[in-house]
Amino acid sequence: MITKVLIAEDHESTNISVQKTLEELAIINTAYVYYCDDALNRIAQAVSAGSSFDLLITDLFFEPDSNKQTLSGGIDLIAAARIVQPDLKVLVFSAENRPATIDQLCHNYDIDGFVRKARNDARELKEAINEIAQHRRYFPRHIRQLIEKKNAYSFSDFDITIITLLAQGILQKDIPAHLQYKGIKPSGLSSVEKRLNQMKDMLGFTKNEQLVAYCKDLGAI
Amino acid sequence: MITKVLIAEDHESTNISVQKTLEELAIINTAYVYYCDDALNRIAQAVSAGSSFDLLITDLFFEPDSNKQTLSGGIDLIAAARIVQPDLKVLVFSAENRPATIDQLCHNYDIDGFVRKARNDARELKEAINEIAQHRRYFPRHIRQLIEKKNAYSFSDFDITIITLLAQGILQKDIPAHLQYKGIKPSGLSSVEKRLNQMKDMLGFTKNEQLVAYCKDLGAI
DNA sequence: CCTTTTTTTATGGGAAACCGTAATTTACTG
DNA sequence: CAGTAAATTACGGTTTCCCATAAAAAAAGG
Repeated sequence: MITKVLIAEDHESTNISVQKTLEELAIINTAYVYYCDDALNRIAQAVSAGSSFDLLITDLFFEPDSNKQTLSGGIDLIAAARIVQPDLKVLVFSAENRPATIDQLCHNYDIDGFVRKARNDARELKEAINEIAQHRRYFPRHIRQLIEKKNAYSFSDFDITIITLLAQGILQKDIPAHLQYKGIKPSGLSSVEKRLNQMKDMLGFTKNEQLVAYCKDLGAI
Repeated sequence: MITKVLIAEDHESTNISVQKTLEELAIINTAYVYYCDDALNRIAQAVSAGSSFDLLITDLFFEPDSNKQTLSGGIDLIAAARIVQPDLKVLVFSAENRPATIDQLCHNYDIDGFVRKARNDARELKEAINEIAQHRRYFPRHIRQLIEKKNAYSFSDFDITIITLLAQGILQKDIPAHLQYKGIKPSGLSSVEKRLNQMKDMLGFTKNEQLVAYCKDLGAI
């Protein structure tokens, strides 16, 4: 059963509607914060006081302002929160739609649900909370489809490094030098060319610009 | 005095919090829609019935779905609404933060206010409605600063077309043919090269891959 | 209508990318 | 440790990109 919930969300309007959604689910013991650091403090305080939160609903991106934060965003918050309270359930509520990021949340951070800020997000939020209350995970169909799409072709660290360098304006012929500097092997120009060709073949592309665009869409770079 | 308000916003959660904000301002005669076309219909109906809206609060970006729309977004909606009801006041409530777009809204579409989805957006929304009720315009300080800081480089349709073609894998030397096919002038290869160089100069880039990555980050392509 | 200015297009040389192949190094096996 | 297989790197020819300059076309001004 979920009775005590913490909302971490920098947009006041979104914060309000999440509160309203919780009210409609008859969850009255809620706290809300606008900064990640505040969220972590609240979680730690609640654990110390023996009245820990059942669920954290958090955004991923928090706009920086004059109030300097140690936690840079939702992902950092989740990692930190899991240390002070390993059994805390986490529901991510974000506009994020890059498959790689959502996939990372599922597999590396083991979150309990993801609701994307979109058309029916309030309804999905209610469904998610109900599911999580019954110790089930909640990922809407369109999110699962996004994750599957990511697995269409998975890039290695080597791939990502090369494409990142290209996207930074490094000449292809200069990539070997950068790879050697980073201590990455192989580093030969032919190996770089071979890998780029394999990726383009796999995806039916002909130009590096397509790879950059594709990786940006996926959030891989 | 503002008594009748229409909310056009595709995100259910945001839509809810705008309604709640209006309630708190004791504005009870509200309607809300999730699609642009519905918004225009409502406005037209209200005009016909002699009970027109005082204010339209609209988002800019509406995510496409199976429900095909003739109006492609908030800007189209504003233009269409102004035709059926020229005296309709318009408050844009959007996450948009590109100076060029906001500037365009102010000067070409003559909107009455802009509130950006951000930290204190609910408070700003109330302030904006109060200001507009007194026939004043409302643009928060940080929005005015964004508009002033128009030194940021903004892409033309021509720029976007070229970069989109590159991101689709079209060879640079083949772009003139595509431009001619689309009836876009200029279409010479030198013109394409010139424009690309200008963009790269402006942004301190050296390679087209950087432009593609930059535009992807901006959501321009 | 002609001149001046600006914009667009054409051209050519040099740099980078592309692509196949050969040489070299590394890894694996008996 | 030799021998084979695999991966990596090096090299050369072709295409594309890049960049400077010149020619042509369009726009602006008197």
